[in-house]
Amino acid sequence: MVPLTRRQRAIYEFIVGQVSLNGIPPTLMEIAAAFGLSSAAGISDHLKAIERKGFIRRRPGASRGIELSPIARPRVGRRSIGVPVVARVPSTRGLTGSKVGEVYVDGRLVGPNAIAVQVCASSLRVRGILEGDLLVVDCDAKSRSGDLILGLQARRVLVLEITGGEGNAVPVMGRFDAAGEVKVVGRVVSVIRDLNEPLLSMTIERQQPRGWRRAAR
Amino acid sequence: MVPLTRRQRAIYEFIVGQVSLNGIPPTLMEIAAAFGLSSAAGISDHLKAIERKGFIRRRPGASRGIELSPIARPRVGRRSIGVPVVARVPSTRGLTGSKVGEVYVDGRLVGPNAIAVQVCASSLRVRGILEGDLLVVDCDAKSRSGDLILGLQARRVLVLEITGGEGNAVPVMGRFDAAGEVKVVGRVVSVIRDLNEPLLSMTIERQQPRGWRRAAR
DNA sequence: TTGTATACCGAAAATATATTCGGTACACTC
DNA sequence: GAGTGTACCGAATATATTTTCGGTATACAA
Repeated sequence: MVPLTRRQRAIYEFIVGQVSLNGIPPTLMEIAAAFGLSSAAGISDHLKAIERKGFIRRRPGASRGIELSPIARPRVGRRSIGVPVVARVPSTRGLTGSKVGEVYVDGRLVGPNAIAVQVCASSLRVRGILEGDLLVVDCDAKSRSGDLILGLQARRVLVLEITGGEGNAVPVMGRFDAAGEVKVVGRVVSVIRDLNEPLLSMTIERQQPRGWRRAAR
Repeated sequence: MVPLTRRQRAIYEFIVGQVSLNGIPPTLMEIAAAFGLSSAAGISDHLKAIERKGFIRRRPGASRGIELSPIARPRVGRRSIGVPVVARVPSTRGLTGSKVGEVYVDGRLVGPNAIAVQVCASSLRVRGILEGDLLVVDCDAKSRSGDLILGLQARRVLVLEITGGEGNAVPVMGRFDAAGEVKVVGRVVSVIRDLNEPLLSMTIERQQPRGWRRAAR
């Protein structure tokens, strides 16, 4: 299989993204605009190349007539993922305890293996994390310097920040025992805040949607 | 939720089928042909009704501009809702501009008629809202004292806080004209932060320099 | 009875979109 | 140096597609 050039791949991925986002392929001019070009003609060239290499199929003459090869076509329904809320932090009860709740998170924010914890302290206020916020933790994500991670020491749940040093971390929430070992649960990849009054009383099933229209005006 | 008529449901299901089959929505005439009609005008009527009832969203003027509503899609659970990201704030471009992206939000956090905007300023830092955060705005939610609301003044998008006084609000983000009138878009009901590096991958690669690297073939 | 919603037709108008054509420029290979 | 592929521009052209504007007809509710 002939590989795409860097530019072609960028364009191809833009198309895939648009389709998975909106369910409708972009026009040539929309692609051009997204890449800062002023003419659709160049995009036409690219699409010809991408089609020749087998990544898309085109309907000649049709608007938005770009069909992705079936492998690339996004599966319907994996746009969001249910993440169990397993603890509060700081806490001394560990993570194995009963599930507190479940929150649905945009699938692009998090991998398949994730948990969430609810913040019960204010020590992360400087980082824009308030009491009641949910920290979504990806258990498979690699962490680099500056990232927040969720750690487990004995049965204490705490949050640490990765520092420049190799594998070093400083505690930013929860009581920390410098001597003990910290088990890394995962990296904090998202923060979700509910500004409605009930913070985690997520028991009530919401009514059937009434419809949604564009809210711009 | 207003139900679809038999005919509307048939048309809606045809569209869903076409999208999942081809990955690209049908044109009005394609729909008409599938139902044995000879004019696109009747289909236009139907689509207006289906949109009004919230099952699809249309891009006015765009060919094949039919987007299926994630929440109305029968297969997908209604536990999460796709919310369009329609602007950045502060901004002077209003909300009518092109959709920047879409984010999936827990259905319990927000009603069916919601939008999201991305924060581009730091003036809400004290409230734990950082640059890059997404503000999820429920356009149907009532607001009480202390709530944050999204407002629109001319084409300026701004955030205000409801104060104790009757219907009074003070601006907390964006340039505010004390003389002008502010249109309330809705109440900020949730904040979502992405701690991964690309902000929900909603930023498309911007233009590259004119010089090009090696070409593959 | 009047009004409103559904369900269509046909034609014209408006506009969105793809395609084609002749250019420029660069990088690489033979 | 000639040839080829990539990466664009701008304008002209062709066509695909939506939208609008009357129409007709039926059903249902106040």
